[in-house]
Amino acid sequence: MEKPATIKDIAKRLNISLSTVSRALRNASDVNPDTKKAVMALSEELNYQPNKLALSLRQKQTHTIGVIVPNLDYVLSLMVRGIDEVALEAGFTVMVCQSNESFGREILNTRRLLESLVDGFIISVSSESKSFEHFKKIQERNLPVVVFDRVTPHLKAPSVRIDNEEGGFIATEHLIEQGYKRIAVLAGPENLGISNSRMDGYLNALKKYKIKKDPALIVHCDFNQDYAYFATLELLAMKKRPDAIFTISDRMAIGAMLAIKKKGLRMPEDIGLVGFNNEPVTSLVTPSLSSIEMPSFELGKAAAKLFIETMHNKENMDLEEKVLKPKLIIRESSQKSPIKN
Amino acid sequence: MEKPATIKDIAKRLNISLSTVSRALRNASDVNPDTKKAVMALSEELNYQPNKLALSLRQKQTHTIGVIVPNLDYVLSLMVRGIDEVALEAGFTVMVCQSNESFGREILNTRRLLESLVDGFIISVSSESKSFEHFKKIQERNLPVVVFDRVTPHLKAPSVRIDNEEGGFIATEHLIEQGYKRIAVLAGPENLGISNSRMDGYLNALKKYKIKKDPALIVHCDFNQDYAYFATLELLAMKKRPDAIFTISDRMAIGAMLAIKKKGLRMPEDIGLVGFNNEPVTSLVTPSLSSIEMPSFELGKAAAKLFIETMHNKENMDLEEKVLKPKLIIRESSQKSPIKN
DNA sequence: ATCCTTGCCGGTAACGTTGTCGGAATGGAT
DNA sequence: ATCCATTCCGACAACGTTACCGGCAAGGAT
Repeated sequence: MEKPATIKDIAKRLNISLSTVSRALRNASDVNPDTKKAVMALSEELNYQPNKLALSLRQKQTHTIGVIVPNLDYVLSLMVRGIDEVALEAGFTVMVCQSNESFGREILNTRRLLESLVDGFIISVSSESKSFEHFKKIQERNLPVVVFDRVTPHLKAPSVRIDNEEGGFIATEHLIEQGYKRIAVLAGPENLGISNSRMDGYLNALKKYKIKKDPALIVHCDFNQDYAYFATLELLAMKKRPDAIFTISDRMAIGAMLAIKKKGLRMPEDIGLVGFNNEPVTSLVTPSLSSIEMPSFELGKAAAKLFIETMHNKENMDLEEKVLKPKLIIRESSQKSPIKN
Repeated sequence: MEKPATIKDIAKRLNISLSTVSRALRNASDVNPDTKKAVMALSEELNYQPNKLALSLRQKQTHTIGVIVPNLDYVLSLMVRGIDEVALEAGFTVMVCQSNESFGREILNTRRLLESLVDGFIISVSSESKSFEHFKKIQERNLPVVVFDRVTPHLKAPSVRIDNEEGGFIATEHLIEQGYKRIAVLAGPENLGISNSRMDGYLNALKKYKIKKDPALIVHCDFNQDYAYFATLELLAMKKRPDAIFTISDRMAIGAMLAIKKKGLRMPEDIGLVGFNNEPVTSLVTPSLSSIEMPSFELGKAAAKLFIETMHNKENMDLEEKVLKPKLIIRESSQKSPIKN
């Protein structure tokens, strides 16, 4: 009952060779049905489990995917669950590492996963990362890499993300339709792709409705509630203060909301507010927060599927780029007029 | 540049034997300083990384810890980060699996991790689990197991948790001190240990202040916002309705809060409310939610440390039981009178 | 009878590493 | 000159598995 049974044990007890047992346990071609049955029965009895280590060593595949995420907040942990789901189904195990938004940590994670001999990577990059050499090292080893959610043009790899530009656009358009005139945007770190895309969407919406862009209304700040709080206070202290704010994350929207309340302003009457991610908290705050919903779980699943495809095709696969659509969820914080239609 | 370098490559290029290279790379006793230097230099140049698979196979240790958690909500993902921190430091890799509060999934996770030949487990049990045979199988294989946060007396293993009874006690005592008279408790599933402990704390507080226990005020419901919402509606529909509610999680408190608002009651004037976990959302809702804070990150670290100790001692270690203290955070939802002292 | 196919099986090497053992060379002590 | 200890090194087996190759017997076709 102590040590797990091996092929050798089975062979010995059945007085046949290792090779035969090995064959019997797998494809079973080239092996007498009777011996096969005997092997199966005994392996059942001994509760035989093939040793993954030996297997991996032999066939140079660990059936493990390394997943690197900047954190495990609501959205990302949903995505990871999606990845997990599909990976498990396909016979893969996933190893999840958090970079904590730290560049150094991301490098370390990469190295560790590489040492663990994962078969490939599914990555969402940290907001702090400006260099991507550590990821290129992965590709030099010829391992498949898929990036998701936080993609970057500096890393040539198939990717899955949502249409951030579209998200920024519909959020802003919604605010314009509600009659807001001076719309500010609270963006994230300057080098973060998703932040810039969402901002591009914001700019596109302004352009479409012929509203002049005002640089003073575009604020970069850290992906963080407190920073957003102070940034909003500054916005509201302007001579011609904005009458609406689009933030590129719900967390930042919450910070903004606190600042707005602090100033004694009302939402949606004085200020309109739209966040991004549609985290559960959006419906818990007062007023409830309009936000952009994204199909996080699906996105995770898509990333894992793409990974598995990439893995099989390997060479001749053009860098596929899968884009999912976001959706506007209107709540109290931005709904000035009653819902039309 | 393609395949990673092996000991064999080094040996060949240096015209020495595998064994010598192996020794040179490690303890270095029994090897000429010169050859050692040469080996080191070449291994540096070839960027040699020992193959973990071969190593694990050889010495029957994967340096991997299997972590099973019911989910990755705010509290648990903090704990996992704590585990990660300590494990990494000690040279372990962690594999995190979510059971999604499902018994079947938990069994599957266990099996998969066992197949992956992890060196041991750090577990927080799913709320659905009533049988623990799958975990006992781990122990039969003589692998160390540590349970954390959600512990259960049915599993004999070293554990780390917070003092849930104390948490329930201080929450209830606080409500009593604020002058609330009919205090209800929204508990979780009946078989969930942490829920029952918190409820025991509640009962102890009643006893201390000579308040008679009223079974009608003790409600079990699922660990879930919606259930809590409906359960609260029922409580509030009673002839002699409670004037305070202690819920054993913040999520349930949010559900209760929505129900209280729905009924047009005010907090803290009409109803006092205290949650548990001190999630960030507590300070975002209106009114802000009093809650019991626990040292999640520290708890994770303690669990990993305990695991490593257990691993080394193995046999003669009495089942250590580490208990951390929770802390009451008072916010608007329960603060009737101004803060005393 | 001879030959060739087919069905079944075993031996061996290999994946990359470490541990054990034995042995060659050196040098100092007798 | 002989002996023994020391220093350094290589051969070999092993961890558990699979891939490749070759072989033996049975049986059908010639």
